Amino acid sequence: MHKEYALTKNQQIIFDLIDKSPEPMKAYSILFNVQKKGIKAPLQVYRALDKLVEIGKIHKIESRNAFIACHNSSCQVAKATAFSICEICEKVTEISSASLSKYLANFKDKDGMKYSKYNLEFFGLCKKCTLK
Amino acid sequence: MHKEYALTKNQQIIFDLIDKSPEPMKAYSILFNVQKKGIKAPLQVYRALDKLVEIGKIHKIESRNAFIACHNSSCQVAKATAFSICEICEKVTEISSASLSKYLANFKDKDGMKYSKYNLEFFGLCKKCTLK
DNA sequence: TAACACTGTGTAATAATATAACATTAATAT
DNA sequence: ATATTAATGTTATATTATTACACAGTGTTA
Repeated sequence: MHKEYALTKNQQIIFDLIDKSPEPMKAYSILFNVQKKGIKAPLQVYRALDKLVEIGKIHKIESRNAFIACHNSSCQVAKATAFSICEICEKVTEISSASLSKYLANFKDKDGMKYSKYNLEFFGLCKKCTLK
Repeated sequence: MHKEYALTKNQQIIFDLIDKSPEPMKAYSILFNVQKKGIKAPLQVYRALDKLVEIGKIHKIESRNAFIACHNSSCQVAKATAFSICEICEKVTEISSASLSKYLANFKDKDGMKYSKYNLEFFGLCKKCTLK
């Protein structure tokens, strides 16, 4: 029962770019890449990014100020995200672990508060960089 | 067996300020507040912040670009942090839950990778804001 | 003690990230 | 049709963070 958003032109251009990128993209790098398509100003990029984040098509990697497409098909809204980040090569991978998301979704703090959203970033070395 | 760092003058001034603050502080707000003590430039602030984060005296709230003092006495190094953030009043609280930290410290991804550090930010409404 | 490495400082300039304000246009709903 | 909402285009500006360079203090060590 979930409304599929039709992306607007700017949103589609920017989503396509991020979706094709093998790594998280930063706002001004996005801007540079879409200028030939008529998107000229930072604000145009940020507005599209805000919307894409809101509807869960992309996620923001807060510690890197960068954006990646969501590859977790169950993600219709940006509310529960987890990533691993390699501290050497900066490779970022979205973690989709049922047990992790279940654990965090049900987590209550000392006061019994439950939280509607979370963002988790793990840092370490990816396989490639471990071998170096 | 843990080396207690003697903070340098700039580090101490900035740590004291953050430690007294009831809420996370942003770098340029810190700068403004310490200018009367002779710290004049952004870089002086950022250098102190970097070091304080590194030795675990403060943490960065990534989604807010702000810094709070660590009140979790077992935190000697910034490697495992968890916060709750109220989306209305922006109150931030460090979560110290043994079961949460144990769960995350032992979390392995699909490839069996373990991670040396993590940062977790929960979002929701604090008690006060829930009642409004 | 001189040479060195290491860490921190001071300063100026600039880069990188993000938003405010305002006018306009497109899409949707009643 | 018209009211409403969402998205766009543009300029300017605010906010966050780093580069580059000169220098000072401390501890080592040769």
